[in-house]
Amino acid sequence: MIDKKFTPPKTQKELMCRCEDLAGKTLGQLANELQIVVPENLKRHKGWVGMLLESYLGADAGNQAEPDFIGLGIEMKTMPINALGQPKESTYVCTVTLEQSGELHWKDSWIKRKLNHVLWVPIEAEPSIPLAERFVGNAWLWRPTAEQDTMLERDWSELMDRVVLGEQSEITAKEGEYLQIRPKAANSKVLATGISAVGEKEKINPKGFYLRTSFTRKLLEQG
DNA sequence: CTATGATCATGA
DNA sequence: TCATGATCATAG
Repeated sequence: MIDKKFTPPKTQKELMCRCEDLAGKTLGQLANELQIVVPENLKRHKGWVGMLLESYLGADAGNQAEPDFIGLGIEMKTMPINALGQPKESTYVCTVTLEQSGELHWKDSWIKRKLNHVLWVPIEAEPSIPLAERFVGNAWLWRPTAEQDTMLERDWSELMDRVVLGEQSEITAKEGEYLQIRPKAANSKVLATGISAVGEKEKINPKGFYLRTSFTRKLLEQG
């Protein structure tokens, strides 16, 4: 979908310079620079904005399970902003896997590593604004504060307790104050291997960890 | 299938 | 109205 790319930034400073460069530009302008066609809407291009920004900033992780900027250890996330200036959607972080059942400690978890250092890029996401006319905001780097880390760890521990007990298929998005578990798949028929309550392998719909907007809203206010 | 990137669409 | 559950595209 997106061919042209910028070279990976070598330093954090270089990355932030590029962020300053794109702040105030529209998605249409960025697409032009990269010679990319802007889709009519996001219905069939849900990851388009994220891919566009990654190309522009020179993310080099591709679809590897690594931070977007491998050399810098930084993960990039777009933050869709509604007309009220608040996050419009929750933020997907990573999938819930069996391996994580073995990662009994928060500090060793995949999600903790992913959230260790995040580049948040706010972007207008009001449906009434044509995609090409939506503005990119000021990006900022974030590391969880001790308090934020504790909040996430609390949710993660409660959720993972249930995953370990084989209750992953019963977990709903209603659980977790800031971190939730929701389906993450092409559709509800996709099956992955999980562990049932009696400890046997079973096929379940894959799920992922998401940060609620109540959490990312705080980041935006403090960012 | 899994990973990446997320937003859509409907029920409560 | 809005969060939950479902879904879309692409590469390997």
